[in-house]
Amino acid sequence: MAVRKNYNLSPSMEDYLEAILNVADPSGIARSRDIAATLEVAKPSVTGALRQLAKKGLVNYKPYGCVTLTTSGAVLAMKVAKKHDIIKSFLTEILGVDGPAAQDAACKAEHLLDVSIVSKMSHFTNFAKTRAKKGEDIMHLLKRFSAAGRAGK
Amino acid sequence: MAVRKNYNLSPSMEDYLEAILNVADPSGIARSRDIAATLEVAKPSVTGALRQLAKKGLVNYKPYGCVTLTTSGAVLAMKVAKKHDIIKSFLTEILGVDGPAAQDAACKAEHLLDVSIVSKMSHFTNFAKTRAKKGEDIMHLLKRFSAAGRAGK
DNA sequence: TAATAAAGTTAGGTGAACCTAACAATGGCT
DNA sequence: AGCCATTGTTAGGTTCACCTAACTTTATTA
Repeated sequence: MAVRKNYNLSPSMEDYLEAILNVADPSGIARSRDIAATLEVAKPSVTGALRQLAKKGLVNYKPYGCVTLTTSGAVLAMKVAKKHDIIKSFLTEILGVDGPAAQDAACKAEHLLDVSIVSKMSHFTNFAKTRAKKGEDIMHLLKRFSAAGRAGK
Repeated sequence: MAVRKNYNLSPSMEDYLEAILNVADPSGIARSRDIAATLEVAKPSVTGALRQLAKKGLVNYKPYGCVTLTTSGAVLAMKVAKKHDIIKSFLTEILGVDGPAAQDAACKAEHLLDVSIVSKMSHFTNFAKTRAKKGEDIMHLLKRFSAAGRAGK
């Protein structure tokens, strides 16, 4: 059985991991300035975050060297990214939230919704889409809901 | 038209407002120690929060006096509480999340989901329940979803 | 009414996550 | 090789939301 380690990452540190994953070039190398740009923080904040993450064994980091995720770091980063995608899809496809708003909400919610809830969202989205393909009416109803929801009130 | 004021409340301050609403006695008076107990913080943290909220005109506060919400404070507190309820209902009734987990998630999400999304959740929940009453099958499908979701994976 | 328990405050301190200003290293270009 | 812009780091500071320890006020009650 795999070793389970509790890294106790703050939302902020999860954001850094996710950003590294997103800005890394094909060989997995991330630039500090790109991380800073993505997260809209100043450069010294990135340096500080990288040192914390390195201490936890989640990134390979040496001052002025190139930054990569360790295996554990990549696993965690991908978990966060996956949560993000699931939440965003759920919000757009089920609740009818528009793209930017869903993106925004997903960025925040990914850090606080635990796996069991996100997993349910994933199932819900997949379930609804599958039923729709089989000609069942759930998506039709959902669409009518969305239209009404968008209208306001 | 009503005056719109941006109080720029942190999640933490919203928690204090909500706690005051929840622990207030029938005459609206809240005790500092009950607020501390509800939020699981030390007493001096409550004093500090009350002074901040008083400065913003959201609570009536004098050292050693009794604490009540102002009208604006009550409005905001009720908004937060309402968000909380909507999110919790959505999670339990639509996604099939169990009570304690839903409660927990709602406590965190209430501070970061904006009104438009929470409003969609509310509509969704009401819509599903209404359809169910009219004998339409959405709830049946949702229940089957929930059962599958609860089973795991 | 005086002692005492409970409730609330002040003082001072911590850690997280930021910031700016100034300095150091790196890499490309002539 | 040497210059210089870019990138990254240090140093030092701010704000927020907490904390503990010690003190004050209020309420109880003997």
